[in-house]
Amino acid sequence: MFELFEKYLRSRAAFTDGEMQQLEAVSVVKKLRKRQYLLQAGDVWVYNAFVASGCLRTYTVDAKGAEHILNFAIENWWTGDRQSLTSGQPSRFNIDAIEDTTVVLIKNEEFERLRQAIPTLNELVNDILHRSFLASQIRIHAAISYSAEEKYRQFLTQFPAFALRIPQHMVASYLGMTTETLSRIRRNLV
Amino acid sequence: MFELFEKYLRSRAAFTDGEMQQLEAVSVVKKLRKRQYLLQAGDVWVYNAFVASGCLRTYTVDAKGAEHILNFAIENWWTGDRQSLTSGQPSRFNIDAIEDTTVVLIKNEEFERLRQAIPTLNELVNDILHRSFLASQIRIHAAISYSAEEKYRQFLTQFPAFALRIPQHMVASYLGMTTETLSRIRRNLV
DNA sequence: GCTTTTTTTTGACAAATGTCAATGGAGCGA
DNA sequence: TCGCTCCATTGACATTTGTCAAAAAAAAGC
Repeated sequence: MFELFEKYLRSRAAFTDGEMQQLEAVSVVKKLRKRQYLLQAGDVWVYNAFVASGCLRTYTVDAKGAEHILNFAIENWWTGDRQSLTSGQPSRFNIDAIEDTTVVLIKNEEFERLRQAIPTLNELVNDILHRSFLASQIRIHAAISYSAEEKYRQFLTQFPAFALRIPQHMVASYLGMTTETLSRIRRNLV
Repeated sequence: MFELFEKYLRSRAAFTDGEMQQLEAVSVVKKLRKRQYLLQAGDVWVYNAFVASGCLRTYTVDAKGAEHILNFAIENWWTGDRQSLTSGQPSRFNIDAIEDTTVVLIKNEEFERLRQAIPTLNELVNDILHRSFLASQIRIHAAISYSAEEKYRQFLTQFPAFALRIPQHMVASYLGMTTETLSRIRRNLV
């Protein structure tokens, strides 16, 4: 499964074969069955995780037991808890598999070493961070500006692929509404 | 006013005097009166902007004329529209001054040149992006998980300084609620 | 193929939040 | 100081969204 990671990396930047070998040397492939945890709240997250196949979600569970989904991650996305990663504090998030999933894990210590050694990798990571920030701004704008229906419409436009493979109640959670509200919105859509 | 920018930079990383001079050479200080625009929707944003003093807001105006505030920026924060900056597309945001404000502007072309030439600057920028992303995640979590009252409580905890200098109706807009709702929440707070 | 679990939908009702209109106060500028 | 604009608050009411319970539909497991 490292091949999928390599394919992604080469599509995003020009890595030398030597650099690629360095990356492979520190990569660990992990397979997750549906519902299996990649991270549980309370644990410290110490990896960089690339999704080679499948789908994951990052979420919290509140005092009433309700789940709130921060992010989805499908193939060619990265996931993890950067807050826990950089602070060393226990994570408040859970990450688990929505489908059977394969991830490539690199311990952050080794990842940061390679980031220093491989400028191309560092630039790629910074570009991903930049894009993640821009995506977050779009989501914040939707969250504070849109009605439930508008949020769902925007979600469909922005992530059409997600709507096909993610259960509705998880989409509702991601959008900050109940599954009943989303169901009613869908009924009234043109 | 460049001194405030210099003070900030030196507090965040070890710049040489030569590097600082390079930065000063491309910096332009701009003073804004209360209500004055730094950016108007439709224009392309081409700067990096550091707030030396005062307070700005970034917001959109929807079809009904309602304003939705994406961000506030006070002294020692950065502001601007990175989406417009990196895409070259017209901005969908307005940025204007909530108080009389002084900003330090650096044209992005020159800023990127210095970022290449000064590794310390590049690292600082990447660190800021990283922090901005983490802050965005916190805000998204609040937006999809919390009630209006919880959002306001978290805001007070996270940004106590903002509550003192920003009009309530703007705080409400930032939190994605109406000014009436925020007024009622405040009445019922312990 | 059958059973079980998960997911989605529906209805009745409750709660939260928004809308509109009006008021009073605070602060600003001439 | 006067007048004006902006801001915060309040009440009445409308709308949106959530809650709870149940059933139907779909998917998963054996």
